Amino acid sequence: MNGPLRSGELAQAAGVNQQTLRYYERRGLLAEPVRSPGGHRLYPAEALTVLRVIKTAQRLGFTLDEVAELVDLGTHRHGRRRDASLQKRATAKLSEIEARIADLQAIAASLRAALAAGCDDLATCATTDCCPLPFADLDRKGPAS
Amino acid sequence: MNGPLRSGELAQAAGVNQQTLRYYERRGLLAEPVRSPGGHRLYPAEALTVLRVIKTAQRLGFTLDEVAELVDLGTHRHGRRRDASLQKRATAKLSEIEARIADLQAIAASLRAALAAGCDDLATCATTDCCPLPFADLDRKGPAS
DNA sequence: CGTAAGCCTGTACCCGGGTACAGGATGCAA
DNA sequence: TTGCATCCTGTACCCGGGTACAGGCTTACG
Repeated sequence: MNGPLRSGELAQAAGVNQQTLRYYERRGLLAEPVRSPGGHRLYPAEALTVLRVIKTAQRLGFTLDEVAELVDLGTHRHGRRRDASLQKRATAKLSEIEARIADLQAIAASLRAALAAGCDDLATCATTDCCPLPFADLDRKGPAS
Repeated sequence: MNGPLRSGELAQAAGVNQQTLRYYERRGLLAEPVRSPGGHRLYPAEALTVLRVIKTAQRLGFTLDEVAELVDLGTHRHGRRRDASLQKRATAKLSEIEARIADLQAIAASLRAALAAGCDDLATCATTDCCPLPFADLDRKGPAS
């Protein structure tokens, strides 16, 4: 009942730009599909699942490179021993995210403190030391992004 | 005791690449300094304060464009009525950050759920519906970055 | 005065995740 | 068979925040 999908159809079904499909293909996230005699891509229905997986993993904070690894981790099934690397990666990613949350919470706390102190001019704040903002530590990195 | 700073000195004092100073100057974050007869930049000591402000604001989650606004908000002093826009912006930024935290917390919860469920293959997870990961909602944006 | 360290300019490149555009070739229906 | 939608390819561009490099000039010290 559902034959192969053309790229536009798949893109629409997945809520993704059509160029993005090509992009994912280049990045090795999406397998190269069969082509029609004239060279048009014809995707199997499973491609939609793959895209869902990609989007979900991305939403979970994995980069496309990481997603690519996760994907052919699933398809290759290294050896046939059912390895636990997905859990390992998820655990690692979880602590990354927890670190990011902690960082953002520190930032939020600083902002709240500055608001409470009623600062209204950063230049002044930075010179008079009444302001709770941490102007000193320049060696820290930017906002956890 | 502290005369004008040369660009390398300022860069080092601020813990910033020297190119970054030029970059900030182009972006309008750092005022164009006086030049030596031969064209070398000579920064007043206040430039270091400005850099501290920039770095701090950046650390608080403001983009460089926003920092630029904040900076000449402080220097221009629109009219002479002491406006509360710094507070407004800080408040807005604070809720942005709180939203990001909430988003990351939802993500962390998903990851924890997936770990608890013992998922080890995303492709399988996406088809069998035993997995707690939200594969359905493709319309959401990527990770709050 | 010579020489080395430091500075100048413009331009190009990096990351990650796409998006846009031009100029042809196909697919499908009437 | 014609016409229009869709698809193909390659290449270039976008965002944000810088960084790198080449080729030439200045400054400071001995």
